[in-house]
This record gives sequence, C-alpha cells and structure tokens, in this order.
Amino acid sequence: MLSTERLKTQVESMEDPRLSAVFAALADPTRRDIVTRLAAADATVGELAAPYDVSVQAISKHVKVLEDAGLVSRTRDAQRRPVHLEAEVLDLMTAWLERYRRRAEERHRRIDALLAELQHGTDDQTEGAAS
Amino acid sequence: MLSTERLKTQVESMEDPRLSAVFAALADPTRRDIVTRLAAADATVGELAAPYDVSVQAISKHVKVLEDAGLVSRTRDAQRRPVHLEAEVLDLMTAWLERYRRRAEERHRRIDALLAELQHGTDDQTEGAAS
DNA sequence: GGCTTTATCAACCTTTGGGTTGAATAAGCG
DNA sequence: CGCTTATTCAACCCAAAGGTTGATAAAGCC
Repeated sequence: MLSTERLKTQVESMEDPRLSAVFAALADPTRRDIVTRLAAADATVGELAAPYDVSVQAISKHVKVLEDAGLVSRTRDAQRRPVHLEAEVLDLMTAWLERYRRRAEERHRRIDALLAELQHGTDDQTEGAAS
Repeated sequence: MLSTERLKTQVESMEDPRLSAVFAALADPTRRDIVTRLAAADATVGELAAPYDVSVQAISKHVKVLEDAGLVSRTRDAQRRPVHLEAEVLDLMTAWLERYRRRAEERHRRIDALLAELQHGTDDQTEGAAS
C-alpha cells in the first residue's frame, strides 16, 4: 500500500518557492480585485484605494504583498508610483494547476478500474463505486 | 476621482466566493504537496501524514481545509476515510487566472509596441506616429 | 468483550495577516 | 520657501492560521 515514493525530506524544495507567495497573495478578495483592475490599466496606489472603504495605507500594504509575490511591479513617475500587473507569475500558477488538474481528471475518468485493482480483499466499501 | 464609497461590497460579491478558500488552501506548501500526491492516488489521512514530521492531527486539519475549499472529498471505508482529489475547483482557478493572464499579456504587448514607438528616435519612422 | 487502529475534537500556544492611526519622506505647486 | 499631494513607515490591535498535546469516537481484530 505504500505506493508513495521514497520519502523526500524537503517537500517544499521540489517546487517553485514563489508559489506560496502568489497563492497567498491571491487568497485575499481585495487583492484579487486589484489584480482585476490592473489587468485593465496601470494605476497608482491612491487610485486603487478609492473604491474601497479602507485606508490608503491598507491598500499600500496589499500592493506590497502583490509586489513581493512578483504579481505587480512599480515604476516611479514623480511622486506617484504606478502599479503594473506582471503576467509571468500567473503563468507559473497556471502551469502548476494545469498539471494536477489534468492528472486528477485522468484519475477521475478511470476511477472504477483503479478501485477494482486496489481492492485486494480487505476492504468492503458501502457504496459509491458500483459501476 | 471616483467618489464611490459603497462599491466595496459589490466588488467582493462579483466573483465566486469559493476562490478565496481555494487560493488560501493552496498557499500552504504542505497542502500543495498533499494535492500533488492525491493527483497520483487516493490516500488516507494516515498515509498522507507519513512523510511529514508533524502530527497526524495537523494533517487532518490540512485535509479539512482542502475539503472545505472543495479540493478534495472523502468517502467512508470502514474506519478509514480515503481522500480523493476533485478537479472541478482547479478549473475554477484556472479560468480566473487565464482570464487575467491573457489581459495582462495583451497589455504587455501593447506597451512593448508603445515603447518601440517611443524609441524610434531618428533612425526609424513608422506610419503610426499619432497615438 | 477488550485492544488496536484511524481519525477527529478540544483546549491551548505562537506567529502571521489585515486593519487602524499617526508621523515621516518625497516630489510638484504657488 | 512653505503647502499640498502621494506614498510609506512604525507601532499597535485583534482575529485567524498552523502547530502542539490529550481525550474521544468508531470500526476491525483476536
């Protein structure tokens, strides 16, 4: 039953360390909304903050989180600092998701066969795999 | 400036509320690793916990987070509760990402074109001088 | 019926995250 | 030069996240 591979001591080191930051950054609805708006046009922190009823400092923090995750970049334009969406890291996520989405779908498709093979007599499921 | 103060609630409600949970669930490297392993085969909590040096309770919590996010499901098989990866929610994320990734790329392309235009200096003159 | 296995619940601890207010920096404007 | 605008820094608050240990529940084994 130990179908897993040899234990790797460092689970995290196998994948891109940026992934955690990017997923975490997009876990917040306000930040996702910011990304949405930046997909349409660059904007300053002040412009970004306008629609929300939180302080501009809070939005500044959000933008910093997005920046640290590599999702946005900033240039300097006088005292303004226009925020610009970077698409590359989204590619990183898409690649990760696509990989496991496809695998999960494959498994889903042939779940019956797998179940039949894995049943070596010790288990007796109540329902759900009867096909 | 936009003087819209109460767009905030509207903004957050425009998108799928599951997105926050899914992104947050995948922000943790241990949970991503669990998803990775579940893409290969279903597993029990005990099996999932084996490679890590944290308690089995901690992994149980992780699995619950994944379950609440709709990323995995569980059936009952005697006292075991095999965990199964669900691909649907990954589709949800992929759709979200793909949407903004594409927009950002378009913008990027346009900006490159604009930069090229600005850099034409004296050596090269294209027809579209007026923006 | 006991004992073991599998998994969750409960209480607790510590760190992180998102928010606040107030002060500081930096660049244009009159 | 002083004022205003744009943004960040700093200190603080509170809730949530991830971890622990100990106890509990449910099902199989002997």
